[in-house]
Amino acid sequence: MRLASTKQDPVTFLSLIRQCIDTKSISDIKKVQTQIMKSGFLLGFGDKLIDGYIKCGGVVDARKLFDELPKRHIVTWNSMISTHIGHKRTKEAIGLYKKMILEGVFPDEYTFSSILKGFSEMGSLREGQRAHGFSIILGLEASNVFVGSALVDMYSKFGQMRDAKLVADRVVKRDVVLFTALIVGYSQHGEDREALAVFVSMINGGVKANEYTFASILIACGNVENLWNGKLIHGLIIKSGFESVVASQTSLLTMYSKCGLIDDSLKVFKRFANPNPVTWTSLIVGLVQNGKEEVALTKFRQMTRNSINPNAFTLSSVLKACSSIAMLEEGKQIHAIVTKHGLDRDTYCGAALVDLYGKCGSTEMARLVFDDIIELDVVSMNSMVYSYAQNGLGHEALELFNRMKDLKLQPNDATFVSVLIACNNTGLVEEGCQIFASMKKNHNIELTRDHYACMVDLLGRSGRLEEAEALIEQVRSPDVVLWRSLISACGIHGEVKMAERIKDKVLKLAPGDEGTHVLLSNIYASTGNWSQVIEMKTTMREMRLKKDPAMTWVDIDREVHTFMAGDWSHPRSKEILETLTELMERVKSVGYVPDTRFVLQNLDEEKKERSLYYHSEKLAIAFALWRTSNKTTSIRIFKNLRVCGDCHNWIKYVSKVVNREIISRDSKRFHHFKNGLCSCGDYW
DNA sequence: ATAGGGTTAG
Repeated sequence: MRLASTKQDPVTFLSLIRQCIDTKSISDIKKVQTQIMKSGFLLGFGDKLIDGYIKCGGVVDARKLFDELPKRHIVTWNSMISTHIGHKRTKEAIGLYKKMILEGVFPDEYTFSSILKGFSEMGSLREGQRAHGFSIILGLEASNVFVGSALVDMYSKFGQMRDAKLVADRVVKRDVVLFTALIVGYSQHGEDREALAVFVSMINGGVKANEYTFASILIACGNVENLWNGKLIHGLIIKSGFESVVASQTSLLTMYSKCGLIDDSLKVFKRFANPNPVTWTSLIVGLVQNGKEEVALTKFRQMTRNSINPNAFTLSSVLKACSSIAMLEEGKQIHAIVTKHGLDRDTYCGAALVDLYGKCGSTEMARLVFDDIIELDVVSMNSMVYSYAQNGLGHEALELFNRMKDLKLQPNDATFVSVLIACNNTGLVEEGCQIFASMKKNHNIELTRDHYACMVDLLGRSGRLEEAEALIEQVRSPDVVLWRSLISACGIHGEVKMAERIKDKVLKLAPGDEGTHVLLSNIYASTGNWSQVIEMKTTMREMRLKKDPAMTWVDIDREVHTFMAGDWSHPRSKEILETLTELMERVKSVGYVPDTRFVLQNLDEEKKERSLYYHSEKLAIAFALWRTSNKTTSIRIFKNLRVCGDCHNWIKYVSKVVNREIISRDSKRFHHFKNGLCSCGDYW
């Protein structure tokens, strides 16, 4: 810019500054500033220059000049504060606010409407409350809706919904922004019904909803799976002409998938001409939450093919898809994409990766990722603790749990589930009991069914059956799962009488519970009480109860092979049988003895032995060994039920004779078989 | 001359 050197009158300066704002050039303003200073007019133009800097995005320069001025207009103070808030310079904004008060400049409605956000961002409720008090003294709290909604927003962010509501009720002229802030507050703190009530009262009060309101209220509908209202609001959106607004569309999509109507979500998605990363992510999340992990991954690939860049939200969700169906290979590929986007150390992606590796039995990988996470939080901690827990590394889990205290992270209910599982899987009975007792006393955690389930299992398996029973009695309405766990513990400790007593109790509660029948018939079978086995099985048949057939699957080269006991439908059955026969000879020669106690049918010994051979995990392992070379040092198998004692013993021997690691995930935990030993130490 | 609320996650 060429500066007019001849004319140096105020009118020229004003027009120069205006030009700078139009061209958004900070360096030009600096030149103008120098010019003005030379001519001695600075005092009169300070506010104007600052306004110029701010409008050009020069926060730092604005601040520099601001500090040099002896006096600034209240408008300038306000602009400075709001622009600092907008640039996430929260501390500086609060500093300016305090400075203005010290200098005797009273904050006004503009000041409060921007500074309050600063307090919620800093987490300083106290200071926010002080500012609130000040606004009441100045008569601004209820008379100005901007101040009112900023206060509502602040209290909402702090979860102080009672105060948010009190302020909202006092504001004289309530508008859509104020109501939306209140709706969001309620919905983000689990009070979605209250959010809906606010929405209704807003509409009844004649205030029209806009795209922001629609987006927020749909989240509330989705959270409580209130499809009826969700559909009503869908109608309202169409009527109000917000149909094509991306944010409300996205929330609509999420609402439908949270209500389980994934097809409707897909319909909404199809109407987007140019779906953005958020839209894609919402769809993918919906698919994952509705158990359609494979479709979610297909959509993810489609998204990247359309050169839409995934973000941390997208990646953590597809990682979750991989871990829920234990697709390690697929997950590793996504890990590479995560790295490519520089999100390895992100808290959410990190937690999802830890979870993935944990659920695939690789605690070492999980730990490597975990150690790289920049900002650990409760969830990422929980993921790592859970990885250790399910893989039977109880001491490591407890060590991390203790580290949470040092990091000042409050353990939540999920943390305790993981910790108790860790104790359970490692036989740390005393530690488990102590931690359980401390939950309510020291951590104020509400005990859930899951916590009780862990403890019943822990006590039961260690033989403290009466204590386990007493604990179940404490639960208000105990679930069959708790009783089943106790029955199974009775089986382990040969307490047939007690098992029968508990069974009668359960069947009074839930007469058709197939799990209980199966457990009892297994207990009878293991003690050779075949007449009782037949009786149980007859009852089951009469009641048309079916048990889940045992299944094992193995993922080789991204292809899943599923096996069931005695099922020879696999195209490679011949090879499987050959490998299995050869393996049997080799393990027997080093000491394996079939344990026919685990055959739950009354057959002669030879037939019993045969039936053991054909357990689904043995077939899967034989297949995996046949298909892979020695270079594949570890084999992963997955089971829907728990591993039986004979297979467990057999796999130990196999791991030794073939010198490979076999990792098995059953319905409860992982077993890492290596060199003739299992990571569970034979306690499971 | 300056101001307040919203879409996706582990």
